[in-house]
Amino acid sequence: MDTRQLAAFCAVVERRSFSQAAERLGVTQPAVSLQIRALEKRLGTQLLDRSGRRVEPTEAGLRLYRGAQRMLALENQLVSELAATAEGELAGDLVLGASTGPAAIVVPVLLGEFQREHSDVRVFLTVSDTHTVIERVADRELELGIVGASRRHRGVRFEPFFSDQVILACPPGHPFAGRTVTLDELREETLILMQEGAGVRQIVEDALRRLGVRLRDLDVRLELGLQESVRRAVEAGFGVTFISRTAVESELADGRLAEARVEGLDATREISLASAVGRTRTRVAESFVEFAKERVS
Amino acid sequence: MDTRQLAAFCAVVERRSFSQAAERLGVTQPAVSLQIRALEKRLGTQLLDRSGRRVEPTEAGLRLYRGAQRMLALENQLVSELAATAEGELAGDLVLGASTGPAAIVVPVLLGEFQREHSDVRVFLTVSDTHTVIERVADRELELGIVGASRRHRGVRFEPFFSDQVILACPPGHPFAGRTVTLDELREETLILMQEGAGVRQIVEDALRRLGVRLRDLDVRLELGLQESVRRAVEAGFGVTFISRTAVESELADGRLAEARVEGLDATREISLASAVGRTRTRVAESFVEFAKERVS
DNA sequence: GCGTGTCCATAAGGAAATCTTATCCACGAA
DNA sequence: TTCGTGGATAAGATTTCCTTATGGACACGC
Repeated sequence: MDTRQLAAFCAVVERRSFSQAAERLGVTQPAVSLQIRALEKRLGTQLLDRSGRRVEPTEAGLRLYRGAQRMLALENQLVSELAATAEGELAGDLVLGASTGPAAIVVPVLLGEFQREHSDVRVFLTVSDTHTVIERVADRELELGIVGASRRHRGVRFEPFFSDQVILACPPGHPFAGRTVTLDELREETLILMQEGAGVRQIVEDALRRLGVRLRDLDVRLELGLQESVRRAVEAGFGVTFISRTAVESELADGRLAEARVEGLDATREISLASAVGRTRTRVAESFVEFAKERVS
Repeated sequence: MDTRQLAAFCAVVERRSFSQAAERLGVTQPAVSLQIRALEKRLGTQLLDRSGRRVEPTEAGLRLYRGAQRMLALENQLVSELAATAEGELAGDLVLGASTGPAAIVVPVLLGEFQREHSDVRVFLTVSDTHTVIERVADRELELGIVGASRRHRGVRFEPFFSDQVILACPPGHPFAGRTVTLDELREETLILMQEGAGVRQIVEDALRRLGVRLRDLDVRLELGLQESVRRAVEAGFGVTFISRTAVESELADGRLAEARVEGLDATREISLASAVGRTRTRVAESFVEFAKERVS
């Protein structure tokens, strides 16, 4: 018996849908259909009732579901145990996600260096918005998530990863460069923003609100999507923007951008590591976390 | 993960040999070799040390062995449980062995009738000498064995199946037909025997020994291998033979053979059902046993 | 009633995995 | 040195698995 068939079966039972199970498993719907059919044939009994609006497990299906979960848990435990005791190099897959902010800051470099040190490790990073990353971590599709906002989620735990300071970036030689400006000065300047939903934008909104200011009180002329777009626009002289200091460190260093501060505005965010509650971390993931924490500190 | 790979691995660990594991699993040695290699690749660690005279599990291999046994036991339990609760027809494989005596008597008819009643059941019968059948039951290659001698074996339990009376068969019209003859009369007659090792021969030797007679004291002219050969020879008038009454019931009924008895000789044997100690019987096997017991009584 | 969308089953074809046969290599025993 | 045993590996065949495309059933909205 192939445990992949059991995993497919469990996904269908949990989602009550072949299509959604397929999506979760990263295969097509017919593949799941065929897997379940092979399983039903092998066990000689019908496991799912497809006659209704939703797929429902039969009584035999429920029994199998419980046993299958035990088998899959045992398999995971076995594989983890063996990976934990493996002599020599780390090997295996590191499957993680990051929201766009952290993904654009340090995650690629961290992953690249980690993979170079452990050449048998394969790294799979997906970049999505924070909400999607957290959902996929909860669904156990991703082992780790690196996000800039710690949303509350019952099935996900967050641990601090690193702090990210938000600065006001302006073109080199700009009147703001190297200074601390007042809010009144900021009101007279073209402000470029990231799209709604971007972590940095939220952080800035929160900090401004603490000063009794709303974004619409400022001269927001451009809303340019994500971090890379706004960085380029500022570099080209179209305005100023709030942005992660880490994300523009090299631009600051070689003078393509300059840094300013806003009087009374303290905008710092914590980047967190998300993982599914109760999930045993693989040795690969554990090593990466240690490695990464050492590097960002 | 495919539990067949785990089963192959466990067989190698137990047998300390790829070739013997292959034989036990009914595949070739390279198949086992490839399976183990796939498993080692998947788990990223060496599981077996092949450098010595015998294959030895590594430390990781021992850990896997223990976990794999748990997984395989869980799988078997799951499959049995589902088979036990299956609605509708019996389905699955019935894998059994019989020694030559019982195999020639009633087993084919029983299996044929059982299979006709349960068309989704596949029956696999192997016929060997008693010793081999019992060994293969102990090794769990056969779920059931039907044998005429209850050898002691630590890993096998025997339960009574049916009684088989041994008679003296002679050609129709023979002076012995329908009578009880003395040992002296028997000494003057050509006696045809089965080969050494045949169950009936052993039973007869034991019964004669209880009368103080040895086979070599009788006029053994022909030793003709197994049951079918001796039956034919007697039918053709070459002599008389000791044989299972059940095995020649139809010949007795239509007059192709006649039955006699030997004064003071009581030769009956018990046919037993053998199964591996502690092994949970599948629903198919359980049904067959009930069916068969009903038929032979 | 018709059109549209969703979902599962199935057919056909391609890819991957598994297995067998044949052969090679290493090792031990005679 | 020769022979036998046992595991690894190559090449080819077979089986299994998966994807793409499609059909049928059903629900919903117009």
